[in-house]
Amino acid sequence: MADKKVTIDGRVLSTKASIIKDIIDDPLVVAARKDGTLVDLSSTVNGGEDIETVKIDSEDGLTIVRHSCAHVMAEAVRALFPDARPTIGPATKDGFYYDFDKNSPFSSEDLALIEKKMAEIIAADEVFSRQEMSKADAIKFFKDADEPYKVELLNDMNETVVSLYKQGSFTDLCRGPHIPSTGYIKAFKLLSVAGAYWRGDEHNKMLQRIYGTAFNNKKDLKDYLDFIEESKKRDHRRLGKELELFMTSDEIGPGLIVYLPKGGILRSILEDFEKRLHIKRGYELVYGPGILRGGMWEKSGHMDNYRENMFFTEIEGGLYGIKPMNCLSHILVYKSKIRSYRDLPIRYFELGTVTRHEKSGVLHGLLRARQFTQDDAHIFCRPDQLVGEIASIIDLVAEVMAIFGFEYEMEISTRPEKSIGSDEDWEEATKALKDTLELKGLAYNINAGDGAFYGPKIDVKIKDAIGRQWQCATIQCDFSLPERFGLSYIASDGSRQRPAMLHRVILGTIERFLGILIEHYAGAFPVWLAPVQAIVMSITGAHADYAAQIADSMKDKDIRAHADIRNEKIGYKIREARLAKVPYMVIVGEREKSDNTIAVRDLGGEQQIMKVEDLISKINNATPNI
RNA sequence: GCCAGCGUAGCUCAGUGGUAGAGCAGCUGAUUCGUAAUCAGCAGGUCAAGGGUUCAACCCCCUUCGCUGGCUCCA
Repeated sequence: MADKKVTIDGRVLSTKASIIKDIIDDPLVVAARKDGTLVDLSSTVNGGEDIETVKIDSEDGLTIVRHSCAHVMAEAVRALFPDARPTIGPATKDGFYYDFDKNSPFSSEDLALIEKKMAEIIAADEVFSRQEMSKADAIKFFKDADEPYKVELLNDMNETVVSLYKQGSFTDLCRGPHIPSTGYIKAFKLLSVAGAYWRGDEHNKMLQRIYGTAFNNKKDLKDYLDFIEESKKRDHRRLGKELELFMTSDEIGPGLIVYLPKGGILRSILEDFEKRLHIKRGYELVYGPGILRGGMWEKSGHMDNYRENMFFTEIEGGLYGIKPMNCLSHILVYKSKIRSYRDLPIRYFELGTVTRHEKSGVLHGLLRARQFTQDDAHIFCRPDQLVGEIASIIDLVAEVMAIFGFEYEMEISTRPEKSIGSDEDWEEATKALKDTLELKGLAYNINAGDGAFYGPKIDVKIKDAIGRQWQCATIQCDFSLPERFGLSYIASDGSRQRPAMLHRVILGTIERFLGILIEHYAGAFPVWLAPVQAIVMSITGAHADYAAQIADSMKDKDIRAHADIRNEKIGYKIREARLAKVPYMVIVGEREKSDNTIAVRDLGGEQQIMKVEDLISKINNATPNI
């Protein structure tokens, strides 16, 4: 047989081999990219191909391992539970899952059994073999195997030829590629069982999903499991209780937040910060009522497009909607007098408390509540001002996120199915958002069909201290509501023109943002946000007066401080303050009293002797400049 | 809303059909102490709620409420 030339990772070599695996025999290589396409190592070479190896520690490599691990899990499940019908089982960002249609759900004991079986399959090092066949043959194959879900998938596919992968006793409809054999899986764990709708549609049957993850070594798996533990420690519901920030109550009802005193002061600090910020940036503070007549919601389109999220009440026979958004009052403020082109842009800001009917299953502490307060603003401007206004909102987002130490990404959401307004308006609004991001040189993704019902939006996804993403800020461009409510301004030529409207939030909601902050800082807030900034602790009763005097002088300078003059050991007081994550512990005893100084200990354990004035200015200077 | 699991003292959790337990927190007393827990005593519960089975239910069954993890949805 003649030698053929192939390029492997940029190096040309000649070979007699006809499959890739015979050229590269490296246990770290799990698949290959042949002329740009991911393929199995069993894929053939005819000469002239450009081949890149895909190693187990690359992103593609790990995804392939996880996907293969999903097949191994399916094989184990089929062996242990013959009544479980396989459906789909992809790799995800953190691992993989496989959905089964099974009469009785999996228990946690079942997971242990499945894991054991999977370990056997991996130990047996079963080979993944790929087979191509016509769609018709594949349909017959899965019909004979009594696998109706695979048949349904096949019927919806356009391809005439499909691929099947077999390892051990299990064959799956799959595009691939896969690892050469099950032994390539070095570390895996099954994590949880959950219900999931067939094809993600709530009208379909609910399947049983098993989540798992796999890594290329035991250490990475352990790091991941540790990360999950760390996330649990930071859980804002747990910290909110421990730090006495907020509570929920069965008696009050699900999804409703009660702020405890420490959470109350925290919220008020955030809200004061926002009011100052917005006033400085040319916003005006307004307030609208919590309920508005049904007619307003008819006119805005909420009745047709948002009704299932709203609560209603009745007053003397008239229907009122409890507001899920703040925009309608702001529209009326705009309409309260004739506006000139010279007045624009007009920016109204409100810490507006809204109420939405969130389904019971989605409620989640502060992150998903039924009543919450948005840092909401509506900007009314001329079309020629639109890009400039969007740009300055983006700048404001950048400024605020830097203060809290969040990085973020942006995405544009386009017209959803349920929506109001003309196609031209949607196109123009979407273009304004895109143009602004492009003008500012910012990268963004497109999230098709995920806009608000009245307009497209830019969503900001922030990344917290341990890398999780959250959606907070959003900027929505709206030509529809100004149209529906007949908004106008008098242009320079005396004609009446329609203003554009921007809906925007920066933190998003106080509740969600606070929840994210709690997890981001793991409860140890920066000193400007800390509910208690300093506790002054006396060593013995002889220093109680001095401690009280120090605390008073701090309180006098607007510092949230108090004295701990209980008859307890200093170690006990420090321990308590540390657990409460108080940024500064001020210890005073005989030495400090006679020198008129304080001993300051921070949460990092650093100690320093200073004058009380020094600590006062240190704390007061920690408030961000805006 | 759907699937599964769970609900015992303020908190964290033991308690598998036979009189409700621990630690921490709380209260009282003693201890006056130098950088993450001093000691002793006391008090604290319609075992989520309602119904059923049983001589007997925190425990078994049913219903409702709530919570947790997912799914769908979302700031």
